[in-house]
Amino acid sequence: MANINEIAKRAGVSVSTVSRVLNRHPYVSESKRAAVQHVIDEMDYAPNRSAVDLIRKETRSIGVIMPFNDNQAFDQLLHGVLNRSVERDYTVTVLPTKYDPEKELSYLAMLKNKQLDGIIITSRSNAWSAIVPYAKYGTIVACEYTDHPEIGCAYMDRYASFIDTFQLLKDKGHTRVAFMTARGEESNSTQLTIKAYRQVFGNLPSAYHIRDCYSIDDGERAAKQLLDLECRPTAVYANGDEVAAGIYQHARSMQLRIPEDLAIIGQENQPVGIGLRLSTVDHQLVKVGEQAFDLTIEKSKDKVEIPYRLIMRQSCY
Amino acid sequence: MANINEIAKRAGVSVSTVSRVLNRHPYVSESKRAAVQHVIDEMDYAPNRSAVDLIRKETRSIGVIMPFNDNQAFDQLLHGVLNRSVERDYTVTVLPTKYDPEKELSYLAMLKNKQLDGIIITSRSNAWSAIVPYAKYGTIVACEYTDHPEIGCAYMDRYASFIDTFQLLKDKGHTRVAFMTARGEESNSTQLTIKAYRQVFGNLPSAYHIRDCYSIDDGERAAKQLLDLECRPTAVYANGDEVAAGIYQHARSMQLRIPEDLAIIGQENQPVGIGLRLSTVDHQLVKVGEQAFDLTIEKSKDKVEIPYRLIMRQSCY
DNA sequence: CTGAAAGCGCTAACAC
DNA sequence: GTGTTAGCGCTTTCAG
Repeated sequence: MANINEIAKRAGVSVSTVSRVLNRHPYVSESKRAAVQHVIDEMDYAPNRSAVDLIRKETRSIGVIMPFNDNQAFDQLLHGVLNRSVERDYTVTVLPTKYDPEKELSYLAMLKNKQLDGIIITSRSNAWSAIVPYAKYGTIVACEYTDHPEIGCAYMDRYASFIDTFQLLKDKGHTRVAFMTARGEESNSTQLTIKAYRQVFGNLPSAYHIRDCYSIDDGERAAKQLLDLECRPTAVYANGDEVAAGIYQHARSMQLRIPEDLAIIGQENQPVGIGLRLSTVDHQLVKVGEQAFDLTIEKSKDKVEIPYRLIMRQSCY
Repeated sequence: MANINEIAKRAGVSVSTVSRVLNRHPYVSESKRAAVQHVIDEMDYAPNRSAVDLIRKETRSIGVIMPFNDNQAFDQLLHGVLNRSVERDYTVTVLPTKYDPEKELSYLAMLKNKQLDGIIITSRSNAWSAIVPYAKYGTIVACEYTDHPEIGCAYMDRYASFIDTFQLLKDKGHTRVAFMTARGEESNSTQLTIKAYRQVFGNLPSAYHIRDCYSIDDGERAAKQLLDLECRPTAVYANGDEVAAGIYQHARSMQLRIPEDLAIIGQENQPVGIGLRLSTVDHQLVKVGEQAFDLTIEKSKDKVEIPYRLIMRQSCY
């Protein structure tokens, strides 16, 4: 396809003038503008984005680091980011890590390569100390709180929401409460859950903490373990509605009544939870994603908290 | 940050040599390679991607056009694409249209701007005649069948799956069968559903076709309409498991037994369907997405069909 | 209002 | 093996 020189030549003007009409600059005579536009249409010309990015030193495109893309929670965050990116005419690239730290770093390097103007981290597998150095190459925004001044944050107060939920369960008279987490001890979210649990209930029987839960299947597995226990829990707080759904399934298959025999609370207000009438803690991830996008393109390092809300349905009231 | 000239100067070599070590070319003496690498590390240098893309005339990045990004079905497709892109070291950009034809065209133009090497269309709002011209600027792959020779296709035989499902229902003795579709008449999928319905049942009572269904709420609305009818359907085929879940909910709230009073079949084998034990037609969208990606980077115009499968659970057996 | 010219940072012949 | 050099396609001073 033609380039800007070709257009200039055919329109009988200089490349600067073509560039001016391309970028809608003022100070171009209507006659030349029309002539140039005519040639552009005729030649079916479109400016080369790489050349433009190269000289402008920005790409108007950001990346979203997410461990999985088949997980409702991360999809909600991505959804929020996309909502805004469309309005602001930015392009967004999905960067799936499967929690591989190397992969994550290689994505961060896209900032250095000037391939991306900014990156939103929905969940990370590297320590902040490994991530922060990349902030000098582009904006980095996290969907969790961190006090590093170089990192913008759009976050929900996970700890408070865990405290709230456990306290709610305790107030209802539950003393044997189990919970699920995704990754092992190293994850921020896992740590906070454990801390909140101890804060509310004191001791944490290790059998009441089931790890590596992501899907319905994981929920069934968790329920199996939990309900085989001598000392069955009377309530569980799942780390997502899909996991909660698995627990619900298994409990029902054992003829347990929900919530009388087992109270269940999930997270993120996902379709399966709505379908099964599960109570849930909605962290409003779509809003978190929208806020993260805004921070990113404003190159802001602010820390913005998004409120969560408890939605009570039949599985625990 | 430094550029390749700077590195060359400091390492006491020419830019070509630096370029060679950057691109792991053979024919570079180990001593120079080491010297260059040392300066690269020292200066924390990384090549500028825009400059590389500009000269190489490719970006190793593709786009995925999708109407919504908060819809399970499209997420499955995207998931498939991402699965492969990670393996092949490609970058993928999400292009949400909300079925705005202008927006869709502007995304297609990214091919012309050389911002994207290829585009996968999961669902479109423009006629093929408007889309095909862009195929000369980059690879276009569709997730539906079309015989345009310029377009690669990774598709499922929707028509056959609809025939199968309706036939199954008919064989079970159902004569009053309703179904849901997403967009109005203009959509390909809607057309096929209607055609298949007529093929199997002959006449289509207009009240049995509910439009604009995407979510659980839409399913509830549909159920409300359907179950208020004089002549209630005895089976429904929903255009997604979320919609099916809404129908299930509403039917249950009216004390109907599933499947005795109302048989329900959904589509896409989504979590909510698993949770509610809904029968479903799984079009294996993740596989479709994977295949679409492969076609795209191979610049193939092949038409590849992905088999679907019926999964029978309690809501219809 | 318009054009000449100097890059942006990199790759790839082509010579040596 | 290595360096020179000519671009890739565009934006943006700087004169005029």
